[in-house]
Amino acid sequence: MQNRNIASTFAKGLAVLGAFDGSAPVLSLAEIARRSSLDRAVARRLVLTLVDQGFVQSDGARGYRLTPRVLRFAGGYLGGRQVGRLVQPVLDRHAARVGAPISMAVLDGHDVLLLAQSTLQNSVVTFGFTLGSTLPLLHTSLGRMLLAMRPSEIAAELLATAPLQGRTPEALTDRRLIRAEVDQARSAGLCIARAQLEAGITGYAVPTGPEAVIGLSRAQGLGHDAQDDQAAIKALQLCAAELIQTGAV
Amino acid sequence: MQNRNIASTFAKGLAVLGAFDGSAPVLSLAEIARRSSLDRAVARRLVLTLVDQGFVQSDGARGYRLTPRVLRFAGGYLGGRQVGRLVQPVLDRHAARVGAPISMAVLDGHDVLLLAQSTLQNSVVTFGFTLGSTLPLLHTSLGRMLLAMRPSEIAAELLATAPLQGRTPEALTDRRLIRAEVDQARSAGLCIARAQLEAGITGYAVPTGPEAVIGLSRAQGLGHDAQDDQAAIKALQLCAAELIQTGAV
DNA sequence: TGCAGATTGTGCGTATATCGCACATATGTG
DNA sequence: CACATATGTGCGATATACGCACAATCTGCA
Repeated sequence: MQNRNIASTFAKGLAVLGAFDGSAPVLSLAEIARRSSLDRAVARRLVLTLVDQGFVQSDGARGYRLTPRVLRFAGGYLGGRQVGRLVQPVLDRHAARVGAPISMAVLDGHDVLLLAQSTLQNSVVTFGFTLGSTLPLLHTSLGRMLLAMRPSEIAAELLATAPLQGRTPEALTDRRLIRAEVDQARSAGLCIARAQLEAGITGYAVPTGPEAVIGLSRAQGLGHDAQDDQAAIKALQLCAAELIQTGAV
Repeated sequence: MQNRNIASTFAKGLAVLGAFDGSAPVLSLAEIARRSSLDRAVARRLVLTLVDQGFVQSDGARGYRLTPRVLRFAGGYLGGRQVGRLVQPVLDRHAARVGAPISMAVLDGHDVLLLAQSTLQNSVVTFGFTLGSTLPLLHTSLGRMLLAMRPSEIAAELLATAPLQGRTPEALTDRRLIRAEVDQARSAGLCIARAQLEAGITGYAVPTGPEAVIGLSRAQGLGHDAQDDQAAIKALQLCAAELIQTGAV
């Protein structure tokens, strides 16, 4: 059809693989076909191919689920960038110091995509978000910071098209107000978002390189404590400086 | 060709994606074609498809590298299994108690595939291994434990065919001796491997469910300290018991 | 500088793998 | 029990992927 340099069957297969987005652990053929906008027969053959290759397993009946083998792709990315060796220890060390988990993320499509996440025992805010999971672009400090780092045309385009996914009464629903927040993040070089995604949670983000940001969340005490903000931002900036030094990502 | 229910183009595309295995961050077309055993022209079209879909980016010249978007597949798996919410906190808590990072792994092909890894500030042994990376099956405690958990025909098959990748003078090179270690692991329900992969490092592993194992590594002091072994195994068993309770993986 | 070997870009005829409809069967829902 | 929805699969038509072949480009070495 379109371009002789694009293998459409492969593209469709990737869409099938992408249908397993984590929102449901097990999918039926009909569900897969719907999510990937493919003919059922086509989706079926592609799923069977994935089963044959060991990336998906059938539960005997009409359920299909990813196998751990899909993690190899992530391993290819993370290993190539040496994330485990260079980035993770830095995140862990600063997370321990500041007392909150630190995440690294990039922009991917209309989402914030988590690249790495320091873990921390006894962390009050138990994320539940892991590597490869996504967060809303417009209602997180990470997302707004990422927007601020893009060229203005691209940022404007994303601001206009990304879905509004705020989940709190305080969440901004006017894209112009979000734009103002993004502009402020751009000039300040950091972003603070209060209660946009989870009630009582404040998110902080700073850039680390041209593509990536790091951030942390913490429970908002009674009244905005400027000292808390200061400490969180300072910790992130130190961490970012160290990450930039390593040159990874 | 073979089976009308298998889309060969998609299978080839997956082979191309798998060519990015983390051993080199950036690959040329010729290298990709070689690794995936495909005709150069075919590999090229498949890579261009990956670029079109945003999973690979070209560095302008003749270099191709994965984009973070491939992590979405990992996110689909991890999110579906709720690894971030159910598994990670348990690993972190026990790792902090025992003072060493704990990894969870499954068997995938001829490799140990890392599913999750607790991080720990100030850990002496800095792994460098991350989620999705692989370890040798025959020369790690994790791998031998996984072998011990498989039906004997499958274990025998893997024992005979998996590559010998020991990297120390003490590493076993006789498959029969490794088989004896696996047999012992099966009857004991745990596995200890000394200096098989890294000199001076001892690995410990115990099962957690029918498919997965958890393990940790620590530097071997002078002389085998039975108390250290005891402590490591005990910690892993407690951790495994808790993981089995959660029902994840 | 110049040559040899390797890598890359791509056009094109042909064989065939893929598409997607359509029908039959299975499942499950009120 | 009937209706709605999901699944398995055969098949003809055709879009599509294959892979050779040639040209352009790059890389290293003498």
